[in-house]
Amino acid sequence: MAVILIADDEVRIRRLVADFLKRDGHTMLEASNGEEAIRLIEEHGEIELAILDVMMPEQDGFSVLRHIREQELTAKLPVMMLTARAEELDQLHGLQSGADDYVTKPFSPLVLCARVKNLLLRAGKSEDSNAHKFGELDIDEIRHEVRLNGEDIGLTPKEYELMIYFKNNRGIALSREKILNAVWGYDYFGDLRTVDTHIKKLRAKLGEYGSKIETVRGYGYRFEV
Amino acid sequence: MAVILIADDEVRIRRLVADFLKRDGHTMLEASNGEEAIRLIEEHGEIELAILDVMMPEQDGFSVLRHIREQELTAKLPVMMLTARAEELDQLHGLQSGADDYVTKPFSPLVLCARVKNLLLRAGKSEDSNAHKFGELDIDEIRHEVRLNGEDIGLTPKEYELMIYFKNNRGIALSREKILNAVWGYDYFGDLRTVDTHIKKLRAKLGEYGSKIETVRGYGYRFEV
DNA sequence: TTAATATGTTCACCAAATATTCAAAATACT
DNA sequence: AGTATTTTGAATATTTGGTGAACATATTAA
Repeated sequence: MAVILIADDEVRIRRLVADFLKRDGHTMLEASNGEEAIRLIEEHGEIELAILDVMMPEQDGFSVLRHIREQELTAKLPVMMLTARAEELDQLHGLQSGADDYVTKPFSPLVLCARVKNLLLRAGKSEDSNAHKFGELDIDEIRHEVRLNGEDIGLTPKEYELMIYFKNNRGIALSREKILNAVWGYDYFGDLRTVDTHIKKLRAKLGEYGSKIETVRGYGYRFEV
Repeated sequence: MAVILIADDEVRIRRLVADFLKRDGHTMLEASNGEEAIRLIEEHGEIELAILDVMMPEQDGFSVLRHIREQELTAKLPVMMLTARAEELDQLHGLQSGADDYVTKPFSPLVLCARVKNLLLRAGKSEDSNAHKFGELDIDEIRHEVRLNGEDIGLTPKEYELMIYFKNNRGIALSREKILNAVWGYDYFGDLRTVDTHIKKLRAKLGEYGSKIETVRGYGYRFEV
């Protein structure tokens, strides 16, 4: 739905962000340092959002951001900053950097996706509805609740995020590892079986729709509309 | 409900103001400098309110204001000035600049919205009711008070603004961050827990209606009609 | 059928989020 | 300036949720 640049020197992070945003239908461009980021932004006229890591070789995120804001053509480009530490966050605030949003590492990919959605909405680039209805199952992201036959089923935070993840990936088999990385964050190293426990609870709360979360034996789970 | 121009060289501020006023149903036009502001005002005959930053490239806010007042067609246009410093405020007063209202940066978006509403009311352009009644809970923006069973419950300024924010966003889950940005101002970076404290007090004063402010665990709060 | 492996289920302990209280700091009022 | 009020976030209490071990059950392979 949009062309997005991710600039970070860590391949792992780039891949992670790119993968998730690709799945939301975005076209991803990657840069491994600040210089490359600037080059891509200037060459491609169609970039609609830039995600910049603060710490990068050649030119750091602040420097790239400043450059973006100085150029007439890119001055209005929505920019999201990735910061590793609280101090950098302070710096962001203190300098009135002009970033539109910031996310501290480590982040949950889902949270990042949600914020990207938000930024694009603000920029008037996106139009998808935040409410999904599958039969009598309502996933309402505005109210931040899931209803069955009109009744809030009272999901806990993790259950809710799990639900959103499934909703965004319906019909796709998801390994426990993927789920853990998406919902718990990429640097979470807990037991894979924890996923099962949450699936169990989510299934129970979904009632008749519990069976919509299918077990993919030997792999993971899949949410079927 | 009205066509409003926001002129400021900082994208962030323009976005912020535009977002909030759009949500109140206004149509927003944006200009990033004084020259552009004048051009838009002359081209669009239907602008009903102009919000001008004092510090802008090309032509500063005072200059734009003077231009507006000099032209027969726009002389009566309500104008709100945004000033960054107290000195500029002095200048505004001292020069009898002819602005209808002024807001100092940093401002709370809600305060700005309220003042815009006021200006439009004065100009006879707006007609929406400023009083909301939910059962025995009266939110009266004219009298600037909230009544329970007809009795003013004596909200403090922050509590009142919080209440208004909730009223304007009922049924929507609001993160602490959003609340802080909206009620405390866009550049306030205090403790998120502060929100809890104010919620606590507001809930107490709302009595039986306190429970209408629901906790959305792991996210924030939501006001239910 | 049996063994091996994977998933389902339960539960007690631990972690995290929120509620509440409070006193210092900021602000407004006189 | 002095007083009263409001705001704030630290400290503490309470509530709620997350976690993974343990055991049960189901599936698959041999």
